[in-house]
Amino acid sequence: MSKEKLYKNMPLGKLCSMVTKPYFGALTLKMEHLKIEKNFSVLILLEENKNCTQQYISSALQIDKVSVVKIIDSFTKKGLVKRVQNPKDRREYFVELTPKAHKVLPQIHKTIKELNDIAFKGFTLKERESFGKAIVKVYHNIEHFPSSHVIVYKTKKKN
Amino acid sequence: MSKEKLYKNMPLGKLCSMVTKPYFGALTLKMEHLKIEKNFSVLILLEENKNCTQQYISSALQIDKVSVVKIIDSFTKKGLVKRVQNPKDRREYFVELTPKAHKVLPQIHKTIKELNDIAFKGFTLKERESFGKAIVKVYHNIEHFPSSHVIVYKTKKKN
DNA sequence: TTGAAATAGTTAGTAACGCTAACTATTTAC
DNA sequence: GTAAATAGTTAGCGTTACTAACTATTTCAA
Repeated sequence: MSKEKLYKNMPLGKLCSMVTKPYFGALTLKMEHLKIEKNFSVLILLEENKNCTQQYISSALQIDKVSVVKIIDSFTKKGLVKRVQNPKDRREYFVELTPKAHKVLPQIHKTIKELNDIAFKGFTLKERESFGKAIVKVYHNIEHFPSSHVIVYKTKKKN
Repeated sequence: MSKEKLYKNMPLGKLCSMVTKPYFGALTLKMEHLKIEKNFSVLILLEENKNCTQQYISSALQIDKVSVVKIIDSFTKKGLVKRVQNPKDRREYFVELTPKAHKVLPQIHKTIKELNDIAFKGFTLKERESFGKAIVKVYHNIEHFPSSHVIVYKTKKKN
């Protein structure tokens, strides 16, 4: 059976998860030397936004707040971020990138670009842009679905 | 920050996982009455292919073979499939749908169509088809990435 | 103004998942 | 005819995201 036919009736979520798995697997592998492994999206979010609270990270990236605590703990331990209490609202902590993080971010962007170039092999630039816009649009169409909880996560390969 | 800008530099895998989560959450919720909850993709694969072995399911849907055992066990318990040993190679078992499964599959397709209709709201038919083709193409571009192992799974909400 | 409700963040414990490793049964190949 | 490969299974493990309960702080309304 042709691959296209094979996935024709599959749930959209299945197709997405089938992309997620090898993509993150390769990303983790390529980033091994940085000792970061995962949650690159959090670093990228922090790079592009001042005054990110954990709450903001949680809602922007759809990561539950307990997990955000652990991610920020782990990045803190690695010297990539620090928590800075907001003096105007002392419940909040702004999560800020350290110079070390700013130093590695270009490598992260470069690696993501490399992976995307492979992922979009055979696409025109226009097709590639359309796809990017489309997947964000799909996400916004469904982000507020009434929902059971679904876990989507990544672990590093054991050696 | 605009949503489009927000996700502009995110890894493709992150965008996909952000779609996967609410999609499967909603699918599970809508299917609650069928008592199936997950792995619909396996039933769909079985519907469209005769003589599926567990090995075939594993490679077609990128589910590791141990998990396939558990999924087929669970579907067997629910009366949706049965294992039939291949007389020509007695190591293999063909996984076959029961009449009960054939009875519920139209409902599964209907629900997937409903979800997709919401997910693709604002898309022309052409855009929708392009997206479907594109994501399969992306998958094939990256399915053989050298990779760390990445787990992507779904659980039912606890009550 | 004060006390209840809401919010940000944290900790502890749990269930589900996909993994590795080791195994049986069977077939293939030299 | 024996070694290697393959399909499937079992057991056990590490990781994850969840819920629930908690502290600290702020908001808001009686």
